[in-house]
Amino acid sequence: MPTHYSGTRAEMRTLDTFIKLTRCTNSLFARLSEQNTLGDLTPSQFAVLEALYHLGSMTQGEVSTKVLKSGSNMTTVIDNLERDGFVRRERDAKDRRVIYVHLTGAGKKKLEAILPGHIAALVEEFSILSASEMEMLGNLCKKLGKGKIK
Amino acid sequence: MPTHYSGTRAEMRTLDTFIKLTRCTNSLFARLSEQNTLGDLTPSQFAVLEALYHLGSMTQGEVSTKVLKSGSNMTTVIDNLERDGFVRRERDAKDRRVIYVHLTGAGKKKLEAILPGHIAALVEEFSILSASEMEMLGNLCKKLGKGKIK
DNA sequence: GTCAAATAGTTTGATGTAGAAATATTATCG
DNA sequence: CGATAATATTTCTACATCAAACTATTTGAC
Repeated sequence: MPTHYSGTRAEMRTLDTFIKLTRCTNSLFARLSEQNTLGDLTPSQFAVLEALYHLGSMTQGEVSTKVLKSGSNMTTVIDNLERDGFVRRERDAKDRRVIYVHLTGAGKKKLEAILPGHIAALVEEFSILSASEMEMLGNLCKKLGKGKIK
Repeated sequence: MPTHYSGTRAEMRTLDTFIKLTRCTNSLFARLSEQNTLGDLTPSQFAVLEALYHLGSMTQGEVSTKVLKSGSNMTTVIDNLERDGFVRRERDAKDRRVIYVHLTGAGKKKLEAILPGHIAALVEEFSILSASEMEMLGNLCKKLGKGKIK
């Protein structure tokens, strides 16, 4: 892929890899979004419901951490999910600063309706890679994602 | 990484790879953003200026394509860049539907002030991978990003 | 016990994002 | 030539996103 930048060999290599990584995830997510595998949920809403489904009820702060988003927008996302009846807020009686978020029956039902199709779409997309290629990609991503320990 | 999902082996493998890829790019971008290598530009603004810098003046639609964003928000991004004096709009005399976007002197200066640090940060982040690992990652991303030809 | 610091969540303001409908302009078909 | 289709951009609406300032509550140091 062209980078149109004249730098050292290491710089060229890095930019090239960075661009490929970025384009890969961008177009992968674009294709998934086209297939509309999340029903009418936004990606954030889906991520929150999925976290609650697999990991159980959590405080709002824990949800933020799991979903890797800042606390300030978690409020909005959960506001909207609550409005649609998919989650329920409950203030902790012991520590009244804390708010627990629970999946409602409707939320569970919603997610169970969506999840199989979503997974099928992922499997389909990744089927272009062999098992060992996926493993290789996973390991490289893990290494790069972890970053340097300083 | 735990997926908490009981599926077939292929499903598990896919989800595991998908999660690693997602986390990798998320935390990579988070670390880059922490280092503030884009000055006070937003990622979108930076991407637009960079495209204009490396590829020259373009129509607004071409910028959208290069930056992989929808046309409707390109208007806003370029509005803000124009407000800050980094780009200039110019309506095509021949086809008056078209708007050309040019980098101004201030925009060029801004980008040239930012680019070296940005590249250095990238090189530093990717230096955890060897040259051959980067190549491998790049190839896998290219393959996955391209998707199946249908 | 009281006051300061820490913690959980909300609000606000600026920006980005996508999709759909609207507008303006140009191209094309009959 | 004129109606219609295609193209480029904008507007509108809803949501997401972050940072910073704010409220409420709890904890800890003295």
